[in-house]
Amino acid sequence: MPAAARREVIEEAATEVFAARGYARASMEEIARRSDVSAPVLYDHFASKRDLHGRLIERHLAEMRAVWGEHLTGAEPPGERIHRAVDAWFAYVESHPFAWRMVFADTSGDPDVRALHDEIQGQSRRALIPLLEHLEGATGVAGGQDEESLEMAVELLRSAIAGLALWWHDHRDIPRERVVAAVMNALWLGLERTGRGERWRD
Amino acid sequence: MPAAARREVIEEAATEVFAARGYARASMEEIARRSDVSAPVLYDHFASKRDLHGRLIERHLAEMRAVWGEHLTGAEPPGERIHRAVDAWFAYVESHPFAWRMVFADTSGDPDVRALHDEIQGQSRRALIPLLEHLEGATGVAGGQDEESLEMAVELLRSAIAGLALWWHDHRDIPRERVVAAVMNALWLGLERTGRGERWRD
DNA sequence: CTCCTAACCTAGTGAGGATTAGGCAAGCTA
DNA sequence: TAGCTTGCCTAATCCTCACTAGGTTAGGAG
Repeated sequence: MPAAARREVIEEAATEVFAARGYARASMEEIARRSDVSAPVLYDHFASKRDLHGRLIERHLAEMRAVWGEHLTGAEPPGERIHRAVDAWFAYVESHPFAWRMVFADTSGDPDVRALHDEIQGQSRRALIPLLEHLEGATGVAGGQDEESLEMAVELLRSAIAGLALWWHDHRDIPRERVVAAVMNALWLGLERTGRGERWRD
Repeated sequence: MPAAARREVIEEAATEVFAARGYARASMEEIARRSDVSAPVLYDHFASKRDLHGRLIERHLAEMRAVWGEHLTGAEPPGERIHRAVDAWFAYVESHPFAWRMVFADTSGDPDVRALHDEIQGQSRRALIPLLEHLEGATGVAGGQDEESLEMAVELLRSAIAGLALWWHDHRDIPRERVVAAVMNALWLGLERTGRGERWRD
């Protein structure tokens, strides 16, 4: 098999193994086995385990950024914009289950990987800010009038979505629009109104 | 030092190390060093690393359950009840930073620990259900009329709170009531009303 | 036919870290 | 004072990987 093709096979196998086991427990031997080669071959294509992992993260993150980039801005009313972005995100999760898990749900304990994830979470938060900060002009920022409250609202949104995506991973039978509706009901309308029977576009 | 005291020292040190490094990266040698003994002494008190970890989880989880148990039920209106429970939770996080991190934020990649965490998350979700299911009688369950929508609402609440607690860990200067207010604003009132300037008890 | 290179392989090496073997010293107890 | 128990230690052992050394084979170029 030519090098480029083999490399592609390895990247796919590695993404699945990293997603399933996390960085620390992912073994080069398993990645090799799933790529139908022996472990040393991996080192013909990547300098080290960390190099392989790093390149994959970079690649998947670039794809994700492209998806988000299309949906974070726009002239529609905020509710519509948020709905569109959330829907796009869950669509990505649906179609790239391994890439998503590898980037956002790898919980390896390795300090470098942990630092990488902190960095990615920070990027996610910063990326989400424009989605919320213009909810009501300069003053009525979501959750409060200051920077910190905005950050907390963003982190709530981010972690709620990340958590629900993980939950969805174990409940694949539920259609995406219901998951997205759950986010909109709870976070956009709020539990109080949802409890009264109001629904997002019901 | 008598055995009981030594054991207590070890449990405290181990909680901190597990919280800081996660199960997989926590080394028995570091736990021993922080307990002012050599590693073999740990085996006079605990059968193995996993045994030590398991007993600590059990102990901390029991404490947490006691805290939650007091706040999940009650006759107040749902908004008040949720506020009280959320506040109690963040108060626990504030006063037991290591125990909390060890139980909820250890991301070690070890399969047994992962299974344990899945189990704990499931317990958390089930514990939260009574908080939301009576929002509006039998029909107007938060997020939808069926079981699944309730579960999604619960998971959103759970993961949002867990995520914000982690964020708070890096922003200790923010007083607890502001964090709790952020949860109530975003999840109870909803981002739309919050964006309009409404505030939880503002 | 000979040489070269690409793509692989088998068989180590070495480090990190849990766990165990076996012993030593200080204080009781008789 | 002899003997036992408690609390602790040093020095292995052993296992799991990431990574490396050093070949082997197939097929194309000259």
